[in-house]
Amino acid sequence: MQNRLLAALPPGDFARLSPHLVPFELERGRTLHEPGDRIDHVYFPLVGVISLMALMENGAAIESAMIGPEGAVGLPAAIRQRTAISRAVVQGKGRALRLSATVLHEAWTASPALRDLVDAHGEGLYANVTQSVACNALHSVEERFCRWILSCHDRVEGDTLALTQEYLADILGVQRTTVTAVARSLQDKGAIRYRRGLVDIIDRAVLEAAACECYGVVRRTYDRLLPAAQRQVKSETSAEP
Amino acid sequence: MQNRLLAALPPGDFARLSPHLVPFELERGRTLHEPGDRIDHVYFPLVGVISLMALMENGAAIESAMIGPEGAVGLPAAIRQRTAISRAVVQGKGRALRLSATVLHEAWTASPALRDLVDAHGEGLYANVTQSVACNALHSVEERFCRWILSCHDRVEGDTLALTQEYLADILGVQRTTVTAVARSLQDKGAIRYRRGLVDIIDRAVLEAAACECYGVVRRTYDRLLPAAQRQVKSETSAEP
DNA sequence: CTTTGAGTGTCGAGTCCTCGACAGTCTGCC
DNA sequence: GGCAGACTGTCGAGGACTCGACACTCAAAG
Repeated sequence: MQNRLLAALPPGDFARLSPHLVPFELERGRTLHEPGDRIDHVYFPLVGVISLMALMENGAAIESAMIGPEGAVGLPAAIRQRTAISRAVVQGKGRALRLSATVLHEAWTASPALRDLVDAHGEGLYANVTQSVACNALHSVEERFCRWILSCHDRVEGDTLALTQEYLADILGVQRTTVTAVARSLQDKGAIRYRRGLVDIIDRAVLEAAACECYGVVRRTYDRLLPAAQRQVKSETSAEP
Repeated sequence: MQNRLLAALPPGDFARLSPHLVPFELERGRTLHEPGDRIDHVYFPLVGVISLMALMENGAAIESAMIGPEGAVGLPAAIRQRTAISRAVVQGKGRALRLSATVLHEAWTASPALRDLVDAHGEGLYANVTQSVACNALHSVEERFCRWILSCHDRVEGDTLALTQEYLADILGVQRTTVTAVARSLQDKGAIRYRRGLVDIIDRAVLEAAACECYGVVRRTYDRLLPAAQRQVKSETSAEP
């Protein structure tokens, strides 16, 4: 069990949910829901990243939050029927478990532990988005680039991310040429290697030094609100060994 | 009753809350809570604005959301004991009703209508913050300035806002000199008049034209999620007469 | 093996905003 | 009345990012 929320459920509560959890392949670029869609399914990533994108009237889309194995997409539908606020897009290949919103709602009604988890997840997500408001206003593209790469790295397997500069430019809400310049600069510093749609993380310490505080703040918020993950595959270099 | 949430409560539910609602003067600049504080009181503005500020490690503070008579500060404490995520600062003189978090929690337990309202408010606030993530990344200072002035105007009495350019620069996360330039430009267009800590709204239509879409998006989101206000003092010019 | 298209590198003019500095002006307080 | 402090106006150099353009390279499909 690799999803932090599901792992935190008491065995009995999980057992009742378990038969309804459907394995779901996360395919890069797939849209799970659009703003205004009724949320019929909730996705618990096991590995991989789903981006919640805010859409502007001119068609621009920018990431408001990233959700990986520490959370779930559409979770507020546990509380009551709900329409999506953001577009949810799969960022890269991965695996998730899918659950019908109605089943989830019934489980939520029955399980205090699940109610607590849904609440904690909502608070964490809110804190995350709040941080991004400030981040987008105050921090440079390079800082935000590093924050994003690190957050993504935490949520996937391996040290290679499949993403183009064009895509990253969208996510960050900047021009592609700016991303190119930043990527080049970080490559020169030995932090990453960029090769045609793939980013290799070479040196996390360099990335952490170049990232804004937002990376650590959000990560620690989730650690505070949600039960610890079984095993931390990657750790902040500043943390205890 | 001028608070939209309280006004939406069924009479019986409100009656049970009513004896515990304490009138509270909103004094400009007063801090209601800091991040990490336990939320002991919830504030329902009747008139006036409270800013939720995200704090950075270097001391910078930038607004993540504005709360007025359409909402409440600290409302999630209704669900369970909670620590504040943002700093809550009174933006300008006004009035509110204050409620103990424990009383609110008991009422929340007893009243399905209140639970729905808390949930709807949370969703609206989340949507608001999400919009601001995109806004801060994609929109010019002038657009954001106008959005902010309009949002504020909706939530106070009269057409004059008490705020300095320095304060506004903080809120928006930009330099004061930039605010000065933008204010000057809008004054030249006849949208506002700026005089030493006071902004007169002269022509809302001009402001709405110069504001980014975020103003209308957030406003309509609240209208969709919360029961209509009794009387709309100020309306979007694009709305029906 | 060749073609096509996606992805990247680069250039340069232009704009928006920063950042520090300083002068001027209004308000409230003594 | 006059002083102190808060607030606003202005200047200018510089940096970060935009925006359009184009050439190049790699990978996959035929």
